[in-house]
Amino acid sequence: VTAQARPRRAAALSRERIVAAAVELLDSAGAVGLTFKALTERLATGPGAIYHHVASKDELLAAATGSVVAAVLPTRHEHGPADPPVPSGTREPAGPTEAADAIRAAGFALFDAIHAHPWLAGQLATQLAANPWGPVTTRIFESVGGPVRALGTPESGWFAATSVLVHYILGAAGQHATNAMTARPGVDRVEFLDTAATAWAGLDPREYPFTRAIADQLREHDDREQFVAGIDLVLAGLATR
Amino acid sequence: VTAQARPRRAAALSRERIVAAAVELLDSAGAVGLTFKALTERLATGPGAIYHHVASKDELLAAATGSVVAAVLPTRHEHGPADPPVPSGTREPAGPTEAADAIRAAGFALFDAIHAHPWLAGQLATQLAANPWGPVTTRIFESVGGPVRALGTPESGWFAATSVLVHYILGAAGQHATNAMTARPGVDRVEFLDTAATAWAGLDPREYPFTRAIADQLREHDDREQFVAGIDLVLAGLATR
DNA sequence: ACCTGAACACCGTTCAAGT
DNA sequence: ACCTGAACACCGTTCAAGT
Repeated sequence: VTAQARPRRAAALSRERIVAAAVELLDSAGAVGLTFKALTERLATGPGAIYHHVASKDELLAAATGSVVAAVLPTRHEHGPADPPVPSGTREPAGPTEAADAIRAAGFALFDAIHAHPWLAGQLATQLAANPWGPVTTRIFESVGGPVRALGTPESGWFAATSVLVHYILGAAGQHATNAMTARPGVDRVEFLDTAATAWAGLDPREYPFTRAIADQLREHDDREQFVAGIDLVLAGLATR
Repeated sequence: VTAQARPRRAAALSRERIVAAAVELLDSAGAVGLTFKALTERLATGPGAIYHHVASKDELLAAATGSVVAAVLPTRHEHGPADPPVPSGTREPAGPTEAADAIRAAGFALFDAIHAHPWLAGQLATQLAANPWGPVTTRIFESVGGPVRALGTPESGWFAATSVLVHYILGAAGQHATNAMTARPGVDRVEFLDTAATAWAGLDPREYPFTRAIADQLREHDDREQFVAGIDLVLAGLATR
């Protein structure tokens, strides 16, 4: 066996390479697919080497979440690997219209990221519950809150408005991503939503009158359209302040 | 050793007793405290017996979550163990003012439940991401959506409005509960928020201008007041529709 | 400093055997 | 039908030993 034929690591182990491998594993197999066994095989190393760069699996999950969020919501003075145009959500919005657009842009950036990486939904929710003031949460908060301020909202309402928007964006994006994901095996998205809608239509009319009434809307709804309708509802509330 | 001295189970094993024990374990030790070892010790039985009543740990977690939510958000025709007064969130609201109150009541019912059972926050988030149209989600959806309809909102806006409110209520309640919980060891809640606020105030002013600007609000804020401010913002938006 | 990999403690789940 | 508990496969983490 020559030196060339022997499997050899592409580069020295580093925290970035470990996090990148974790993201690939999460993308291909979900949260249950991220194990130290799979990680050591992919990186051609042992568990001890990974622990030399990362403190625990929880820290690794947080780092993987942070790296994906940072890629879609760069701060003003970062630049991506290919010098991409800065998304409008990170520019200083000039007026109310631009501010509203910036909020929608930040929402869709997270919406699309969660669609591309479905494990993000659960992971962001976990982070938000376990470490509400950590770096990942703060970055999201800033990208939505900046435009909220530019909207002309009085200062006393900044926190509540940003909270409503952030929790809605993350929660609703996760829900829509699940619609799109559960489809995979054989059922398509329409059929999946149809099944849910039929289940809703069959609920006890005395216990669940509202849910029954809305079952048809669930069947017909367009994901992105419904998603932005929620953001626009909050913007309408802000316009009254 | 007499028959009386021998430890004997209080009652036959049942799904309800297992779920109740799971909730007690979750309350006292959090999500990591719920193991089959702890469960079998508390119920004086073996793992096989538990699997005879429950399909998996995931199902048990879902059942524990459902039982707590059902206790605080009963449907119209259920009654609790002590025949409690039906919360206003489950009555048919008579007009816009009553409907708004019913939404706030449902919000505070979940807010208080999450404070009493901090593990609920992560668990509800997980359920919402994994099984968005399941029974727990549907119950919460109904308790908020019913009043939304009674508010006089046009039908096309029901889904978006209810989504915004539900995601905000669950997300914000979880965040506030973490504030209250991380306090436990030695730090109190004020000190914990103070630490977060100081960290925010120390962020790079070019990257995080908004987050820095609201750091002081974080220090002074009243949890329940901030929480209801978010609900009222959405209600203001609905009033324009 | 960085990495190896066997070993450890613990976990959810199964299943042949009992009553 | 309901329960027992040993056994299994797998997990995150540690650590003495190497380079």
